[in-house]
Amino acid sequence: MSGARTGRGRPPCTSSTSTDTKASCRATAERLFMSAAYCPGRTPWATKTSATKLSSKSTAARSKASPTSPPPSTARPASSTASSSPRTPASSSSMSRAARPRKSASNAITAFPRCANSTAPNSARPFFMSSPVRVRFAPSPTGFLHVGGARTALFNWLHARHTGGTFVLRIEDTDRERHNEEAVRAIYQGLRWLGLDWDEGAEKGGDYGPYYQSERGPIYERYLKILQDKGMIYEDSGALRFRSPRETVTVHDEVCGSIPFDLSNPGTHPDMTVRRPDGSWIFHFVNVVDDIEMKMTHVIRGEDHLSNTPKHVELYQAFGVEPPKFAHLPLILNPDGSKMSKRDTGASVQSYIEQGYAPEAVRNYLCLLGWSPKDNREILPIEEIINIFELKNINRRSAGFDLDKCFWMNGQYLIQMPLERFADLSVPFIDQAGINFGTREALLPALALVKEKVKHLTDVPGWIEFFFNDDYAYDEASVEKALRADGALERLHVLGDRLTRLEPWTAESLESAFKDLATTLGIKTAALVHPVRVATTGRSVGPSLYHLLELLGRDRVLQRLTRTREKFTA
RNA sequence: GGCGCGCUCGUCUAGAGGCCUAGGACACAGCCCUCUCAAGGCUGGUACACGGGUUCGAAUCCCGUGCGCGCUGCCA
Repeated sequence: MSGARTGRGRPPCTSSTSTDTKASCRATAERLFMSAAYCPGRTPWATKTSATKLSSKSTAARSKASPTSPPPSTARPASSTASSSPRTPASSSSMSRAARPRKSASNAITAFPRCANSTAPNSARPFFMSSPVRVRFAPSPTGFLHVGGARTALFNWLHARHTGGTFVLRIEDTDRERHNEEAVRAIYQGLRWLGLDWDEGAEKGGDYGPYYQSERGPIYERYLKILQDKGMIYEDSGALRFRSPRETVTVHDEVCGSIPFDLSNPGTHPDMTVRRPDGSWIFHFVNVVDDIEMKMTHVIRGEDHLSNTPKHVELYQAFGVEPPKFAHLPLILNPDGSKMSKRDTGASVQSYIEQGYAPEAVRNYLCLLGWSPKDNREILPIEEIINIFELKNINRRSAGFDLDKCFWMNGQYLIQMPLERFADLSVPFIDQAGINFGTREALLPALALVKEKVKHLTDVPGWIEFFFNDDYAYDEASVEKALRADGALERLHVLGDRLTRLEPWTAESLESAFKDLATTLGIKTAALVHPVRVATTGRSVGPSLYHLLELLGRDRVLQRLTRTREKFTA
């Protein structure tokens, strides 16, 4: 099998010319694309089947074929030679590179062997180098934004931002039936929440619209006609199918390397349907047409599409267009290893919004699913990630979604973010809880005290409520433990007396007062702290007591001590 | 079933033949700090799926096996 995998067995010598080859290729494709009249009998870059095509019964032969099938120049025969000949450092390193899957992948994708025959001038290179990146996120409006989709969008966005390219949002509602305004809004909301702004596309406009597939019917008709005129379409019980050329198609993938797919057997690879009898379109067809029409340079999508990609490549070839670069992302799995789907916890971006996550934390976490800065950093600003993000550093294995770590990261972000940002994120949750905090000026000091304790923004109202509500509830267990202990209420009385005369009213002097009194009474400071905390906040946990008392102010503190003693004395 | 992809602590990952008695992070456990809860600090346990091969040397390259996932639609 290895021998058939051109990316893995690629001899080192080809990589040195691949850039030029690709450049020529790109230039050629551009010209072909411009020329509507171009109608090749056989596309110039189609993988030459005589070299790599295997007989239809070759499935078995292929997997066991390594000793016989590889071309003479691949690494495997070379290694057998090497064992009987002296090795030089040079041959050693070049050989290992040829055999290294991940690294050879990034070299291999730039090689389109058939392009070597094209007549494009070598000067095409600068043209290719300057070709601006265009990527897209193309979700189907299912009613919500899935974290897997969000991660796909994120990686497209990162690639666009890293390269200075264009990020396009296209809605794949293949037909009117599938078009759902509300479902589409959920996608917009999720993307915007994550800060993934798109430069072009739905709700934004651009030169390649419309950006809803449901509105692109005439374009699909036009492309269908092209294939019909070439005799590549036939009718099957009212549906239209694309007649596969039945060749081996090699997919060049930035992440997965070069993978040959033998499509010669109609039994295992039936001709794909492109349009249903009712006139609606099939995903594979419109997806490719749109990517051509919208001039996408990279298709970055979930790995679940990897096996579909050779079909797509067939379409590109049928249209006489060079395929974009592909990058298939590993899937996101549930903790148990199953594929994350709609109903799973944490599957919807909406759930993170509702549970009080900071978008930058979720986005950072998502970046780490399948990509790594490789230097042990984990929490890093998005600007830095944009700076160092490379498709080739995406790994191939699926990643389990670790809600615990996402949770932890959220806490880290909340602690580290500026108070103003924290307030902006918190206010909706505070409002929702019905807490009337008055002015923002009054709110900020309270938030400052609890900020480092908050793990979810949904916790904020509970942490700060007692600041803004004198009629706070008492937690029964805390009362039992702290206030019903022997002498607790007495101590509150004595302390209240002290605090009446305390000057100045600051956290520092409060702390001194508590400690002095504790010494005087011959008790631990904690025997004062706990009852006071419960008395003034109703709870046994909270921010620093002294700071909390300072913020509350003398009058309210004394009122609360009195109120508490009266309530629980009886 | 066929085809494809993958497999390093429970989880996310670092790892490009010697730097690896495998590093970091989350989670977990213990200790420290401490007015509570957190945060923070320190310490600890836990991993190269298995078997062959290549090599002086393999987590790393090759082959096989196993397991997981994906695709195999007139879903996207």
